[in-house]
Amino acid sequence: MSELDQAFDLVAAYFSVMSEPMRLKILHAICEKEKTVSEIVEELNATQTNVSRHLSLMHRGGVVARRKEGNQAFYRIADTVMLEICRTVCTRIAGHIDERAPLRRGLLKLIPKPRHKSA
Amino acid sequence: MSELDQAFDLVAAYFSVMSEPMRLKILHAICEKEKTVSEIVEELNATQTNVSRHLSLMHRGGVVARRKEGNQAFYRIADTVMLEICRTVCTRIAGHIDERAPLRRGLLKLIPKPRHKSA
DNA sequence: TGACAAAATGCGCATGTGCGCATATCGTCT
DNA sequence: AGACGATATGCGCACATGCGCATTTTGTCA
Repeated sequence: MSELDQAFDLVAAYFSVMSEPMRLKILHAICEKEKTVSEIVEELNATQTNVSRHLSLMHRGGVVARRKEGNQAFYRIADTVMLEICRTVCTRIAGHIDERAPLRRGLLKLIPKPRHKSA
Repeated sequence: MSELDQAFDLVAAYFSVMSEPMRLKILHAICEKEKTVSEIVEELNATQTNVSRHLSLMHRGGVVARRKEGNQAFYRIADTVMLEICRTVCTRIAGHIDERAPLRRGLLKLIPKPRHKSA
């Protein structure tokens, strides 16, 4: 495979990470503060298996970072570029939707901008 | 399904469009000037069926635009935001690769910045 | 040590997706 | 109209992916 082909594969893999609704929900759940698997599971009404697996995948992809503390595993965003891209995509999609649609409002607030590191 | 769920689905679908190496190659092939299906097929050494299908998908996704002229169909980029995002991703990924790797150079040149509309 | 809680993983199933072959559709030219 | 070229699409196959169940692994606490 040529160098170029490898490059395309890498970029495709990067996009793949965020091409799944559940992974986006997880990203959204931890985009403001780190959370444990259990917290995410409860917040999203998902199964522990599924959340854990998606987190592992995102971890391999370098999107999230893991911190172990006793029994629990805390996950947080590791790739802020990814967050920024998600924000851009939300804005882009919202631009194609009727102004009055509630969906539009939801999109624009999906990924909040990071506030300056408060204490 | 809640409004939020719909939003996540839309964003995931948007990412899905570019999570495929062949589609990225096609995007790359037409990112500077519009081309016919045949031209792309020859340039990428791909089959007509596959290129046509991927173009259709990207067209539905609003990423490319179609222009019919006689027998042929010209495709061009319709979503410049998508191009910008691809550039960002390439830069992001290149940042994780050894400086001397040729792959890195390839990534940074994958999606050239648009030149000012000449003429 | 044993019981318990949190998280990760092997397995199988259902569905999604990329691909090529053959064919259909559409436009051109004689 | 008939032949030809360009593009789109129905069909089936091979493989990837998301999911849940059951189990394992890892750490805590009595």
